[in-house]
Amino acid sequence: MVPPDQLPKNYDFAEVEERWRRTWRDEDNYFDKDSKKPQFVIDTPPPYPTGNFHIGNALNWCYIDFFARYKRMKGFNVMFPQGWDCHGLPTEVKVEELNHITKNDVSREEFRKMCRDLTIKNIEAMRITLRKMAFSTDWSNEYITMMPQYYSKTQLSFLRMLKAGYIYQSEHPVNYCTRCETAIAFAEVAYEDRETVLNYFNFDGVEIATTRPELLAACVAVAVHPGDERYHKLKGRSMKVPLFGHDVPVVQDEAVDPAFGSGAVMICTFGDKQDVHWWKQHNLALRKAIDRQGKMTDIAGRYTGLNTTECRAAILTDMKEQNILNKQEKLAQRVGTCWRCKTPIEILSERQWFVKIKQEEIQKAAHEITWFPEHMLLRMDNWVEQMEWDWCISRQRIFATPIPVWFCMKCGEMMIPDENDLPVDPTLVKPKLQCKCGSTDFSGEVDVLDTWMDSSISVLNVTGWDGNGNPPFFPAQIRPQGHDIIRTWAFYTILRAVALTGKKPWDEILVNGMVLGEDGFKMSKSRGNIIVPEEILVKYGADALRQWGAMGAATGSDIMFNWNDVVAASRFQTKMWNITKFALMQLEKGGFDENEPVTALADRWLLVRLSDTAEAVGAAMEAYQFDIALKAIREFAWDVLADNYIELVKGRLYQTDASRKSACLVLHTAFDALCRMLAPFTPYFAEECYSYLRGESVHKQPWVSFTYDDDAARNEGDILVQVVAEVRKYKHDTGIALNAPLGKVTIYAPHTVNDEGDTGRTLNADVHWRTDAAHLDRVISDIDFNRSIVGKTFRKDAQAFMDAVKALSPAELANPPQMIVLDGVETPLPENVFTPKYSYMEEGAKVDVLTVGDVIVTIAKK
RNA sequence: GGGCUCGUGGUCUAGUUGGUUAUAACGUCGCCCUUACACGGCGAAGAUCGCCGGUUCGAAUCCGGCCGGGCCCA
Repeated sequence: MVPPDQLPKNYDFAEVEERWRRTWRDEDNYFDKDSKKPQFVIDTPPPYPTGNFHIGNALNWCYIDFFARYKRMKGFNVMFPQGWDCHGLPTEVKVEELNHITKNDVSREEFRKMCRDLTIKNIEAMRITLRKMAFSTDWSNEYITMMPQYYSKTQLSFLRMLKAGYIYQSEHPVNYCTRCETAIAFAEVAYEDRETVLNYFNFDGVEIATTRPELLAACVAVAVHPGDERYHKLKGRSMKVPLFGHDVPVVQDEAVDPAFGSGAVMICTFGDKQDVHWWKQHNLALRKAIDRQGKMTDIAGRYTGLNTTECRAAILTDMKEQNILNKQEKLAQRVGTCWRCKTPIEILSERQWFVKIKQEEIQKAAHEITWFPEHMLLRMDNWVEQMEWDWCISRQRIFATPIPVWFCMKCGEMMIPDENDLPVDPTLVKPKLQCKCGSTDFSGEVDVLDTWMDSSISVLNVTGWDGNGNPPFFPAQIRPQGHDIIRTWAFYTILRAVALTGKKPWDEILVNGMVLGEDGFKMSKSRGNIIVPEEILVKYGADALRQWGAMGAATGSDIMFNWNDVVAASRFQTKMWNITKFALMQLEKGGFDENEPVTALADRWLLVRLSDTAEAVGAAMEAYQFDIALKAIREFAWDVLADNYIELVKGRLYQTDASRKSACLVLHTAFDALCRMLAPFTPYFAEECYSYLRGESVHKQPWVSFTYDDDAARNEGDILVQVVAEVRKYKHDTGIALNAPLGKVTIYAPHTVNDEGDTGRTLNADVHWRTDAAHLDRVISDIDFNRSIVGKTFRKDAQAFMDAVKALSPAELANPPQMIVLDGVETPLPENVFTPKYSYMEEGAKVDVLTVGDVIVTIAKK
C-alpha cells in the first residue's frame, strides 16, 4: 500500500473501485442464521431478468444498500437477498423473436428450456452491474423463481391456499389478450387513449349507439335509464337484434347515462366491465361471440371466423345495405390493452382459477405496516376498496409455474399431488394414486400460474417458509419498492402472506419514486431520454451514481436524472480526497494522545459540530431520509471541517508546539467519523480513505456514536468563525488580498477566549482578544425586534408595541426599562425582545469597526 | 370524471406542530494560483415560494377556489 504521505494527487475512481471490488469477499455480507444480533431482513423485490439493470432499479437498490450497510454498522444481522422473477410473457416473446419461432413450433419442454437459457444469460449480465454498483448483496440467499427449489414453494403455496378455500376455479369473465392467448389480471391491463367511431343504428325501432358493432351477435339485452321518458314504452318488452334475429329483453338500470348517445345501450357478453356488471345484476344469458384467438365464433353466423376488425367492417357494411345505420361520429375513448403487447384486451368468459380477495384482512395487515412515505398507504387503500373481481391466477402460457392438479377423465374429480413430490408438472407426470372412482386415466392441468404467484411469496421464501408453522425469520423488516407496483407486488404479497401465515409480511415498506429523464418525462425509448447505469459507472463511477440516488430527491418523490448532480457528487469526492491527503499528511508528522484533553476553542467547536452532525445523520438514516443524511455529511466535511476548521488551525498544524497535538486528535476524530458516515453512501471511497487511516475495513466498523457537549464552545466558536468571516469580507471589500497582512485587530468579547493564536494566523494579523469594554462612542442606529417574542406576547398590539419601543430615548434603549406604556397602559417589557443596532463614532486612533453579535472588532490597518 | 402528489432565484432542489434576513447545488459576475485541493478559495447578484381569496399580530407552511405538471384509477 502507498504510504499515507504519498497518496496520488487525484482520486482515480476507476482504479479504486475495481481494486476494492476484487478485494471484498461475498461472505462478509452473508446473513448469519445462528446470530444473536437482532435480525434485519430485507424483502428485496426480485427484478425481471431483462438483461439490463435499469436506472429505476438502481435507485431502488441504492436505497436498499444505504440502509443495509447502515444497519450492519448499527449491529444488525442483515439479510439483503437477491432474487430473480423469471417467469412470464416478455421472455416468451423474446425467445420467439430471437429464434424466429412461435411457441407452438416446438414442444413445451423445449420452449421452456429456451426461456430458461435466455433468463440465465440475462441474470449473469445483471449480476455484473449489481456488483459494480457495490451493492452489499447476500449472494448466499439468492433465489431464482424458475428453479425447482423456488417454484416448488409456489406450488406448495397454491395447494395450501386451495385447501384453505382461497383458490377456486370457475367460469367467469376475465381480461383476455387474444394475441398472447392468455387471461391476464386487472393489474396487467394498461389503458391507452384511442379514437374510435360511435355508430348510431336502428335496433328494432330504437336508436342505439355502439362503438363495437361486431359484438351484435353477443347482444343479450338492451338497457335504458328507468327515468328516461323516451323509453317508458319499452318496459317489459323484448326486442329483435338486427342482422341476427334473436330476441333480447329490455332492462332498466340507473347506471345508463341518458345523455350518452341515444340513451339506450346494448349489453353484450362482453364489451366492457360495465357489461359484466349488468350481466350479473340482471341475470342475463351468456353469448360468446369471440374465441381465444380473437375470431368470431359460430353464433356470429355468416361472420364466423372473421377477426373482430373484419367483422366490424362487414357488419357496418351490412347495416348500411339494410339502411339501419343512421350516423357515425368520432369518439375519444380509453381502451384497455395488454401491458406487454398493447393488444386491446377482450373480456371473455372462460374457465379459470381465481384467488379470493378478502378486503378486510388485506387492509388490516396493510395498516399494520409502517409506510414510508406515509401517504402511499392511501394508494393501497384506494386500490383494495375498488376491487370488484377476484384475482385471476391462471394463464394459458408455457414459461411459468405449472398448476399442480389433474382431473380424472372418467368422473371429473380433481387430484392433487403429495406435497413431498413437489415440484410437479402435471402435463408430464401422472398422479401416484388412482382416482376414488378407480380410474387411472387423468389429464394434467395445462394452464400455468400468473407470475405474481411466484413473486408474491418472495418474503416467505427468504424468511424460510416451508409450509410448517411460522417461518423462522418472518416477518421481514422491510420491503423496498417503487410506487408504480403498489397495486400489484405490494398488494399480492400482503394478500399471500395473510392467507398463508395470517400475518403481515413486513414491519415497514419503503416506497421509492420513479426516475424521470433529464427532460422531466418518464424515460422511454421513443423519447430517447434513457440513461443507463453503465454509462454513469464508466464516466463517474458507482460512488457518484450512489450519491445522486441519495441526494437527487427526498425519499419517495420522483427523481429527475441529472448529470449535474453526478458531477457535483464526483467533485465532493475530489474535495474529500484532498481533505484525506491533508489530514493523513498532518497525522503522519507527529502523533497525538487520545487521552489529552482538547482545550483550544476551535478544536472544541469542531467536536461540537461533529457531534451535532452525527446525531442529525443518525436520525435521518433511521427515517430513511438519505438526502438529509448525505447533505449533512457533505456540509460538515466541506463547510465546517475544510473551509472553517482546517483554515483556522492550519497555521497551528505547521508549528511544532504542544497545541498541535490537540488539533491532530480532533482532525483524526473527525476524519474517522466522516469515513464511517460516508461508508453506506460511497462504499468504495470510504473504504479507500479509511484503509489509509487505520488499515481496516470501514464496513466492519460500528456506526458513529460520537457525542460531545460543550455549549460554550458552540457559541464562542460560532463567534470565532463569524469574526474570521467578517474580517475576510472586510479585507475583500477594502481590496486587501486575503493572505495579505492586516495590522492590528482587537476583538472585544465577553469572555476570555483561548484560540491558541489560530485567529491571528488565519487573518495574517496582529490579533488581540480583550474582555474590557471597547472605548468607542456609539449611537443607536436601528432596532432589531425578535418577532417571535413580539408576536406571541402582544398579538394584535405587536405593531403598536414596536412603535412605542422606537419612540424610546437612546438612554432607555441602551438600558431598557421594566415597563413600557402601551395605549396608556403600563405593560411589562419582555426580556430580549429587541436588540439595538449601533454605529460607531471613531475617536483617537483611526479604526474600522465590525460587530458580530455583542462582539466588537476594531481594525487598525498598518 | 375520481384519488394521490407536485408547483420555491436562469436550472434543479430543501423546508408544513405558522415566527427574526427562505436552503444548498449547478449556472452567472467580481477578486484571489495563500506549502490538501483552480474539479479550489473568498465574495456578489438573482425568488412578490403557481394564481386568487380567507384565517392570523404574522402564511412557502393552515383553509377554500382556480390554473398547470405527474402518477394511479374510472
